[in-house]
Amino acid sequence: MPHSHRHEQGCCEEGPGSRVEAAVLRMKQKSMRVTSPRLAMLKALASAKHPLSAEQVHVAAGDDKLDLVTVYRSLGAMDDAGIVQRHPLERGRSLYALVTPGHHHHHVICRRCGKIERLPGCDTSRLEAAARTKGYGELTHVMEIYGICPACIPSSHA
Amino acid sequence: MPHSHRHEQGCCEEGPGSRVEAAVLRMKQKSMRVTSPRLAMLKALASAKHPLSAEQVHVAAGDDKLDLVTVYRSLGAMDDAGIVQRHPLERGRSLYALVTPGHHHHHVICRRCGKIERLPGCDTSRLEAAARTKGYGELTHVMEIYGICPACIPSSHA
DNA sequence: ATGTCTGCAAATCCTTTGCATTTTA
DNA sequence: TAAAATGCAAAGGATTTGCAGACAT
Repeated sequence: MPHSHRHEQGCCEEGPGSRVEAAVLRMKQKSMRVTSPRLAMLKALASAKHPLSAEQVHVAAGDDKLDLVTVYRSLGAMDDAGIVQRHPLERGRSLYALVTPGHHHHHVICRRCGKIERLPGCDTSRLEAAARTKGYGELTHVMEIYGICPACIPSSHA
Repeated sequence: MPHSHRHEQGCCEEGPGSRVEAAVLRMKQKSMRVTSPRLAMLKALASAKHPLSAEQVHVAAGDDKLDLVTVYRSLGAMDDAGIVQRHPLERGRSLYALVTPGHHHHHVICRRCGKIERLPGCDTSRLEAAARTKGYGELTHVMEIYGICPACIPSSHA
């Protein structure tokens, strides 16, 4: 029963395994059922280096083992439960990422090639505080930064 | 917080009219054509108190005077040109707002009733700086805060 | 004149819904 | 066993595309 604190890739992050376990635990606490399709989805999300689309989760989880509809429904349920975070983006698409409490962060997305990179930190506290002052509750936020990545900049005058 | 404006239209001294003029000017500088459908859209956006959906722009601009497709296409062109800002949000929808240089801000959106309120300021500079350090250029960002508004909180256990 | 927009129709794409069946707790 | 989740088929809804005609500059 591995409960190690090894540093996998990049920053201070727990391994995919424990992230899945943590998610499963939170799902049980919310009396959600842990099924094999969901487990496959969690594993896919846990080993992803950045947010995935429903389609990508479907493929990564084994598109022959679960239906795309199930992916959408489970992702929706997990989003409601705070297990994953949904990142709505341009053109009506959404990306989903496993939530790791205490590891909140955002991303830069290349408008040209779609590359996604993680950015450290988050400066929204002031805005959330303002919203709270207005009487809003259960606050969450979505924020994405768009730009042209280094590799695309040479041809950015398309 | 200085003093509150009862109605935020424009948020400062400038009225809808000058905002439209400014937008038209910028469109001409980018050699975009100023047509009557576009002018109607700009007026609609200029007098809106918060971001509008393509559908709302269509109606506000006079849905019998221009096609919804034209609204989408022009909004897209204006977004590319930086005349309007697109706010992608949940469920594949987007809202659009006229950009007023120097008046950058964000919003709180009620997850339950969809009410939108403006929030002052923006704390993304640190994140954009991080993106710039990674070599990204032409940065823009999208950020929305979601919550349950005061009016909806009583029934927030839906 | 000519490169842009527009309108109309039809297409796409992502996502959601209905319902009978299977599965988890 | 009851509540919840799944699969399959079909629907839904927002946004996009093709193309011929209209328009701004």
